[in-house]
Amino acid sequence: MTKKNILHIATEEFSKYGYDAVSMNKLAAKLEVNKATIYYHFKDKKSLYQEVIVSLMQKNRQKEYDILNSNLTPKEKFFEIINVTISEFKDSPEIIPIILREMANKGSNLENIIIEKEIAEYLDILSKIILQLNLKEKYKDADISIIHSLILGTLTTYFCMQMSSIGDNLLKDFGKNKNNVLNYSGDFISNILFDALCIN
Amino acid sequence: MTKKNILHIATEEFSKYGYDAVSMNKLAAKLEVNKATIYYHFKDKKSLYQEVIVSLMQKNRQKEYDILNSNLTPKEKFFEIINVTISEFKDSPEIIPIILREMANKGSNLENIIIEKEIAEYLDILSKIILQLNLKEKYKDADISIIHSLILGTLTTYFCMQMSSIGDNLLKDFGKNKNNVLNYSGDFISNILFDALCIN
DNA sequence: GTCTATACCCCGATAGAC
DNA sequence: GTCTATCGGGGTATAGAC
Repeated sequence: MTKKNILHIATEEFSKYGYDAVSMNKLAAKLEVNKATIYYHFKDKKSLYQEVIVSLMQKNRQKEYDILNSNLTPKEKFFEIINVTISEFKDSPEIIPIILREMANKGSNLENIIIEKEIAEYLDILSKIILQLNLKEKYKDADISIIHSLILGTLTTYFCMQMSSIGDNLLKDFGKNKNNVLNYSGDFISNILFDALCIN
Repeated sequence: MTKKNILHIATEEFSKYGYDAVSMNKLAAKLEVNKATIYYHFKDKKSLYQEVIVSLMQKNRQKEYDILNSNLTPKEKFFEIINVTISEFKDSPEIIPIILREMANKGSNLENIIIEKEIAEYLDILSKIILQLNLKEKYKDADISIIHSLILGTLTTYFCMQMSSIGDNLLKDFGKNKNNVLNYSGDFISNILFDALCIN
């Protein structure tokens, strides 16, 4: 019970402030438990962070395989696969700042194996779906990972810009509604990518 | 002389490890000066960080206005404006991880005024150039800031993925050459955006 | 302008009572 | 399983000699 609770609050704190800015003292204070209690449930700060990451990455990979192997048209598959990412972000938006920081840190806080496998599987599915599209000649050899970067980078960047107070007067107004921001940006990149890559 | 040197090393360290993971002790050790010497030149850690950011953001805004007001075709202007960002990243790639972390932190370490003005000016130029393009009807009302997010997000994300050891076997191989990575990704997004947005 | 020395605080982590 | 108490270390920052 407590362990779940610790993980929950730790997720919020790590997402908001980043690994180094979160202290076990403040975490304990926020949880209204003693610091030693956290150490009873988690070996140390690093492994608590690891568990946060892993719990956020519990992805429904099956969904993506189902889309790949479905009877949908290639275009529909492409839009659906992006929708999976959008859904995951809606379920756990806390992962977004964490992804950005880990990107900046070049994954030094992460166990590479987890990430390698995760990215490898996703890139594999994504490339299979994209290759079913009616691609323009110039994009047939495009690096699949730059398409992945485009999807991930645009979604995370736009999300954070929208959620920050910076540019409240500059950006389209979603009233800081996370789901609306994600819907709009997911829609936008799906369309941009499809329109650019494919002969229509 | 020393101040410049401090700023230079601090830039590298903040870029590599982030604000909280850089300590004045380690910084002094790396600089081979006493910690108190840093405090002679900079009021405190926060303002040192601020100066790092500001020095990295010394952008050649004039270049962008020149492009906007040049005799280039709209398409050429669009490609050139993205090239300006690429050039800035080539000159100071240290800013890339810093951008990502500040994004994740929703700019809480930054003086909003600097950023607001910076983003506002850039978005203004970008939107003027994009409006000169022969846009498809469906993109005429697109939020300019999501196009900005697409450019910035894709470049930073792809750059960091390429520079990390994660997925060395998964990604297109640029041998960690920063300029090649930036050239490729700049090229890619210019083409993708142009092909998607415009009637050709 | 750079140093030594130090104040003071909070950090992660643990021992041991209950 | 949760607590109090505490350790050792490293953090930011400054006072004052040179």
